[in-house]
Amino acid sequence: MRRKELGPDKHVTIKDVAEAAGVSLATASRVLSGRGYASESTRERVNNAIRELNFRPNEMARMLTSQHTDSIGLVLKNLVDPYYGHLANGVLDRVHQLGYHVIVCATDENEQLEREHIEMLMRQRAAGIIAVPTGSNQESWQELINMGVKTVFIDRQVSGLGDVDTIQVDNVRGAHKAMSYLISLGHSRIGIINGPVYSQQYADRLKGYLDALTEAGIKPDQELQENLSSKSEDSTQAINRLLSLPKRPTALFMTNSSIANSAIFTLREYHLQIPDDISLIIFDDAPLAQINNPPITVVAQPMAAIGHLAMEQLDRILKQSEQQIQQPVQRIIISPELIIRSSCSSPKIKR
Amino acid sequence: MRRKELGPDKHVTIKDVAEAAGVSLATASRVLSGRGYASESTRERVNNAIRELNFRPNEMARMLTSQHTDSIGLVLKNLVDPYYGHLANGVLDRVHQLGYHVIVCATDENEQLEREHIEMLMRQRAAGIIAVPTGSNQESWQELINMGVKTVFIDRQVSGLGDVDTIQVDNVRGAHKAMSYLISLGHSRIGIINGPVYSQQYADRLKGYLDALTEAGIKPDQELQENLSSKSEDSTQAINRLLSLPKRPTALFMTNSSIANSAIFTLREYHLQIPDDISLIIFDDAPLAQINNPPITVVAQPMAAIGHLAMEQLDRILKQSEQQIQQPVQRIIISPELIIRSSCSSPKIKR
DNA sequence: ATGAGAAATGGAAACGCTTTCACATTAAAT
DNA sequence: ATTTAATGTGAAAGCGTTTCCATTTCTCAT
Repeated sequence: MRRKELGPDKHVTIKDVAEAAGVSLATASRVLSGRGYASESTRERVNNAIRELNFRPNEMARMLTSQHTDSIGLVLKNLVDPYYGHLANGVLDRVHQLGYHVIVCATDENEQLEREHIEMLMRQRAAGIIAVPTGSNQESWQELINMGVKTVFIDRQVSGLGDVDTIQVDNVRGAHKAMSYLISLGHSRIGIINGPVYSQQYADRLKGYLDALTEAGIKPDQELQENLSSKSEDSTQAINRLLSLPKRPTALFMTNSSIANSAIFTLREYHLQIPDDISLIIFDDAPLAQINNPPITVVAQPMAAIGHLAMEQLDRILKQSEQQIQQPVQRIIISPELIIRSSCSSPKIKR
Repeated sequence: MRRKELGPDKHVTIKDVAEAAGVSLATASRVLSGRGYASESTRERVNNAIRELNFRPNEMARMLTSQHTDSIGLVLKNLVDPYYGHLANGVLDRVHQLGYHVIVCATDENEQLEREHIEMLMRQRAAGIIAVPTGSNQESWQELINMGVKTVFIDRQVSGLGDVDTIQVDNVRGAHKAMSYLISLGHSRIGIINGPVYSQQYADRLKGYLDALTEAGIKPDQELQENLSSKSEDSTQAINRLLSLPKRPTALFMTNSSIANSAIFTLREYHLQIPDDISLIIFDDAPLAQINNPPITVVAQPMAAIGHLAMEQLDRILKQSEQQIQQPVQRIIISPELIIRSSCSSPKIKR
């Protein structure tokens, strides 16, 4: 009387298969997994039974004995932002090819939420996790790692955590590429509207900006630099200041897409022609950049590729730990790519 | 000697907890789950043990006994398309609130892939699935449902499958809204560039177009209608035809965002002013529509809300089946919303 | 006191699978 | 023909929980 009366027929188990094939449980399991001896004839009988009974092994039971799952946790801010969309998609591609499956968690950059997700993934005994961490919850992450959950971070790190495999975009290099391009076009008064520099990311992009200028023998002008003071600050004001400068910059470097967004809208009010009156370049390939008229030159972070890399790396770690090999932690740094469109030209001769 | 030498210390089990607390396994389990008797003092001792040992129940083991998981499968095309991004995000919101977790699968509209994912979800014994099905794999879906996996489809159905709960957008109504708006502005020569009508979706949008016209006493003009013949067909040609008509339409209704995309680009070549020379309206709120200059009026499908609804519905079904209640299958139809921006105006007096 | 029912606890079976171990068979090698 | 090794098979012991059942210990009315 323990059988739930409701619902479709009780699931078919390997025991049913074994009975149907007239072999023992052990034998059925052997042909199912392909490991161990089994004569051709048995193999066939069992496989027939499997097919006829429509048997699907219960992964839960399987994991319980084998003590490892095929679950990968993917923790990121959300899925709406195409930045994360591409990342997630990249991960998904590989996940499937490599035989895992993903549990996706959106944190919305909320620490509490992130903690709950980490907790859940621990209970699910996820084999590994790929995350764009919020930066806090150091304790939870540490526990997770102690539990043996292999982890790969993307783009960000969690301080005080001991080394963790990480895949990062080279922000300095990316900003440098953008700037070199602008400089090669003849620009020297290049404005930058940057995110908050307390974030490593933006500090790096600023560094790239400064380095490129200096290397080209141009003295960076403090007047042309705007660093927002928080992630949520509206950049309109900053843009207005730059555009109202007596000697307006001939080019503008916007270090993220939300800045670019307000910039574009603000620019329209000034009725400036792009690229004739001002050249534009964005760090990050937002939809905006492709759609805008004219399309905007960007430094693109290859998010899908990063997703691929992350999953491949995770897989490697997982395989290794299975064989008791302990590889040193890696930090993979990949370089963003300059996509030249139509928003930059040589600066017009000063009137 | 069975203990894996590698890796972090073996997981702590409820048995360890019980020992530490000096109680039996059964008792520990009781306080863990909060079900059944347990004196205040034991409760406390066990909880202390749990905390000190950093115990996390193994959900796999738990599911094995309880015979049900908290896994929800989410099957959709990809995560890059913001349409699906919003949907997924909506689902994720509720999933977390309701205490489940999601396994996300991207099909890329590939039947083979879809089948593999369904297979995987069966083995994982997913409690339920939310899917935007490709439309094929009827057999796999049927099996899934037979296994007792509760399913909610979004936007599409799978033919020959017996009723399945579905959440749909009212495409007729949406198209009708767009058209009514245009008509109210005074348009009567309204062109439509539509997806392939073998897809119910587009058949419905066409119907909305036709209905609205007829109701307004305007005789639909075959000349103004373009229905692509496949999902991948480029719409540039269709647009060119419409724009080169001797009597050019005063407004254009584009029934999906990829059509809108090519349309916008093509339109630029004609140097037409929007909305002065031609009014534009799109079915679907693509990034393009918001960013374009001027921003484009659209009929928006509330994908996040749909995600919410889908998950709530699934939860309801799950809860019900737990209590042996069998509710009839529902088909929830929700109406898209007209978002008025700046791409439509009254038609200019004919010259 | 005493017996009845409630409260607290532990033993053990069950969930579906894998894997070790031992035994039986068969084939190969002397 | 006999030893040796390679094959094929089944019994049984887990894996970490929950839950049923039985037992013991309290609480109170009587």
